[in-house]
Amino acid sequence: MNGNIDAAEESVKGRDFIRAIIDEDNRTGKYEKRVHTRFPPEPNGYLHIGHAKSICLNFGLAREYGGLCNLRFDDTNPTKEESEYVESIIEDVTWLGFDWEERLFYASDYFEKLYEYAVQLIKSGDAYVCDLTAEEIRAHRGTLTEPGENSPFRDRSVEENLDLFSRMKDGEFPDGSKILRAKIDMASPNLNMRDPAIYRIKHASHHRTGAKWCVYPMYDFTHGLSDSIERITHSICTLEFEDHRPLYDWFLEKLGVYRPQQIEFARLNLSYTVLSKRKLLQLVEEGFVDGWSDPRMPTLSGLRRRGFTAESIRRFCDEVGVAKRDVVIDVARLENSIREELNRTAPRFMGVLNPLKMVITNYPEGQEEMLEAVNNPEDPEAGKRSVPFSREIFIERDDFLEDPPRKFFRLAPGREVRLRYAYFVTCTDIVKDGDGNIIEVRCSYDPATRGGDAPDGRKVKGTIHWVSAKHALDAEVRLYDRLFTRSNPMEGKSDFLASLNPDSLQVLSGCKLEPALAGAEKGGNYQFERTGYFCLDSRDAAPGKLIFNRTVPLRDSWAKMAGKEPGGKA
RNA sequence: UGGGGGAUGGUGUAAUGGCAACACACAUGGCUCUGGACCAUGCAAUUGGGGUUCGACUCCCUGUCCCCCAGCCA
Repeated sequence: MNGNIDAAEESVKGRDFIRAIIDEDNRTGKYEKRVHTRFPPEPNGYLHIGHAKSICLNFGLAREYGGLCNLRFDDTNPTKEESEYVESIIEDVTWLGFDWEERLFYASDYFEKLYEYAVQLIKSGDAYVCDLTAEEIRAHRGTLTEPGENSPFRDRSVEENLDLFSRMKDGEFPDGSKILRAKIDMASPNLNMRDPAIYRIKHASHHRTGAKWCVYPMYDFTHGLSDSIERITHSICTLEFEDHRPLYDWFLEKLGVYRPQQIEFARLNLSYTVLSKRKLLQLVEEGFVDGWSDPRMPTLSGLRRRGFTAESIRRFCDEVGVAKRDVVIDVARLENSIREELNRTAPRFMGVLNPLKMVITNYPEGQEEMLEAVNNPEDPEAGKRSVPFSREIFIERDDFLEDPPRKFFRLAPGREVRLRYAYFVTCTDIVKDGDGNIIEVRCSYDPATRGGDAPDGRKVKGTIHWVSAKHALDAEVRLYDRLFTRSNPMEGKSDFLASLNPDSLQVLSGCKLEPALAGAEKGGNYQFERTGYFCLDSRDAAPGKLIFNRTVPLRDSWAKMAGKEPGGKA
């Protein structure tokens, strides 16, 4: 499903600095006019909207230039990686609509080759085995402003290094006792060049290679070589790797292998959420959310469950663009992207979230009729449906006010409004309980206004939605709001958890939906008129058990006018 | 006060020596059987200073501010 990417999406893009580089490379023939990218996640967590930007960039570039894009798992740290994550990543990239064809790779596929490259480095005198402890290495590294000192093991002979490295591989030494280092320059102003680690000892089981290895290559060594092996042309990564680029190039040059070029861009930040795997993991592990796929999470699986479509996310990524400066994108942009799509595509229904009973006193008892409603005013092809009407209906509590303020166009004592696709009704009476709460409104209707138009040309200011009480479907509806109350939860000294929004989830039960919604399907998106866009919860809904998630509310200019919260507490 | 990057309206993205444009947000008006959508209009920017040039967001010099780097993480 969702696999097709329509051509319309392609035209939106302008030129960004990466495309400019590729254009130039194609002009000069640097890579024989090939474009071959890769998306290289570490399988240590679920993919989020920030990864979507990288996925859309890498796969999008390949598609635009008639090139290829690989999916490669950067799985060089067995203690953090799990198969569960590789499965979820495969699912998410596929869902987003991209295809790596037969090019699904793992850095761990290259362990043997990488080991040989390390041996080659030792032989050429460019790597050595170091016995310093982690603390000692840190002490020898120097500081940002002071050069480091050479390791006392730096001048071991090639033979000794070869022997030691081989025994490291064979499991003779415990974790942390030895490490293989590149011999570069302890005085380099770039700390990454101060004899960085290439291989460390980890007696840990790897999710793919099991117990076969007890030495694992580091990212800096692995990444460029994996790119080289796959003959990647443009290795696109995020800004924090800028000063790893000299090292990336150093390994490839020393080894004399094919050289891709690394290009860095600014990662995506979204307001009112966090986008770091570590923080997301914490939210999951400490139970602040209900797993990686909680609809409030910025993960692709969370957004999917929330009701976001792959197309809306792709479009969002395209619109946000790619550049080198740190940015925070307003989450409103993401919401706009899904609204824009769903307005065009989502069939409309009536659903009452906070029901208030209405009795139409002059409507014959026991009578019921079917009224015609438009499925999607934006799409004539969507056709029409019938909605049952009867003497007792539910309306939204917010649509009635006993003492309405100015500019309130909805129902109030003595006032006439239109019931959408039905009749004009006038409020004649209110019924309250012992505590003074309104429990029922009583109205009279004008039979001449059937369908919603008055033959005498009279107008009403308000149109409200409704559901026939007798025919209503009961449902649970989950309303979501932003996970954090602060635009940037990471800002300032206080813990990001301190700005968790306590009202990010609101569960409504006893909601009343029009009967056609019984046919709602998982994966479908629906608009509840005047309320928002909703989808069936993919995990908890079941036949006969309607549970809807609100993807995003409709814009609500009344709420804005009335000074209520944006996001619409219903 | 080492090294590497970055700075264009409220938020993003363009313009690469030639009228600072587009989107989102916001505001106002119109239209409407969704206070939705749509239409129209408006608000609003080149980090400071200097230089080159007929002409600078763009090139040069200089200042300021922001981000990243001292994992045997990626």
